Amino acid sequence: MLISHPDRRTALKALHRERILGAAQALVDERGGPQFSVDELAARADVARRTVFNHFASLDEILLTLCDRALDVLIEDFLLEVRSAEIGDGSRGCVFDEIVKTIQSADLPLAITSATRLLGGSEAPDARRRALGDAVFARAAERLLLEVARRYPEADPLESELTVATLISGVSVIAKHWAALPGDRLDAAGRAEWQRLLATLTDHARAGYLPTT
Amino acid sequence: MLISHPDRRTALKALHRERILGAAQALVDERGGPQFSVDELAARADVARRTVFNHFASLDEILLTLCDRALDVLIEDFLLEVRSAEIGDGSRGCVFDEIVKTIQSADLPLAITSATRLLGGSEAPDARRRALGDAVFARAAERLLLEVARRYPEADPLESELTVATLISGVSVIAKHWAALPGDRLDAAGRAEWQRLLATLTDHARAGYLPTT
DNA sequence: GACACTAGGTGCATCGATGCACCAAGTGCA
DNA sequence: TGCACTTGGTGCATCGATGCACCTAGTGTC
Repeated sequence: MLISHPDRRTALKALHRERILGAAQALVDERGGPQFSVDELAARADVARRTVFNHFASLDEILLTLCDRALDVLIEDFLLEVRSAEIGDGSRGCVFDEIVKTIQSADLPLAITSATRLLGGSEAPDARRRALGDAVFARAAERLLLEVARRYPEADPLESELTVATLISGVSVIAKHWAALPGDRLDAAGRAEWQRLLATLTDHARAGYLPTT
Repeated sequence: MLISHPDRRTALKALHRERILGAAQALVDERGGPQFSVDELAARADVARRTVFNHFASLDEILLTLCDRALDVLIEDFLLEVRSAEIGDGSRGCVFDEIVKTIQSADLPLAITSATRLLGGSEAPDARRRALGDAVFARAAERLLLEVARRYPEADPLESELTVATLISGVSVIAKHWAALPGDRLDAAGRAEWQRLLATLTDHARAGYLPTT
């Protein structure tokens, strides 16, 4: 039935939006990627074609919303991890270590696999996929940054932002490499490779923080 | 899904109407009569209260529509019976006999029981129930008259109408008596009583057609 | 290159559902 | 009796879905 809303209009509007998103997710799941037309989506969602564009500016926006959805669960877990950690002294190294620890504990392989499929895997145009993928990571970075700022109000905002951006963009890079591995990357071997790539990233970034001796 | 219609708007409108009718029927079935409010009906149909009145002028109209529904199947069987009979000579007596035969073959006890429940049985105000019940019979008469006119184009329209009206109003009268019988009238005894009342009606009416000797 | 077709997307008018306020009638209670 | 409340119903404005026409870009074919 209808979600709790002040009135039926609002509820129906939300329901229609939800149906569009649900239909898109179902079609992606069935086809292994965004291989469907607006007409198919509208029919599956049981709305008029024009209605799809009443809710979303483009098909890409729908896919991005779905990526956000997939990411939401992960980021919530992520932030729970961050929030349950002891608050450090807010130094640059401490913030760095904290973010690294939570990145390591997050099931990023699963999230990347899911997002890759949503965005078309190896079948979509590279430029489009890259742009969408970048948007996904940008959103993750924003959220993480908000949390860091909340936890370390005395930390230099610019330094925090640079730290977060460095790590998230690094994650974006290794995600691309990891996603290019052949076969089922969600098995033990694939996950081990992910950890190896992640260690490379963190070592590389951490080396940038150590005082030169 | 949606019924076949020229466009979604038309289809959605029809769907909403159907949902209202379906909800009303369900509520009548659950409560043994029309004991429900507009608010309950709208909620059950998952439409706004105002929408109920966009489709129907009143609650009575909804109930009448449902009676029509119940009657439709019966009347279709009825008319099939009429249509499969040999066409007579169109004389007054022949038309009369034909209508009587089809009335006898129709499962009117079941239809009357169903309509009685829809209209509230012994619980609704008598005036209201009577008016609605009369409307039901009026509609049945109209339809039967159209069929008679089709089969006997040379028959006097006024005579046909009088014959049909006489019989249908007679059915209305005996239905009232039959419905007032205590207990389960759909058993063998109840149906036998119906046939007895029907015989009384037809004998009575037929006596009016025989030449005086 | 020209043309036809397809698909994503846009503008705008129309429609039916909805929200809201109100009315009249009926009911129950002090 | 008077008042408050409930219920069926009505008028009217608003909203979001829909229909339709159109645009642009891309693709395929001759």
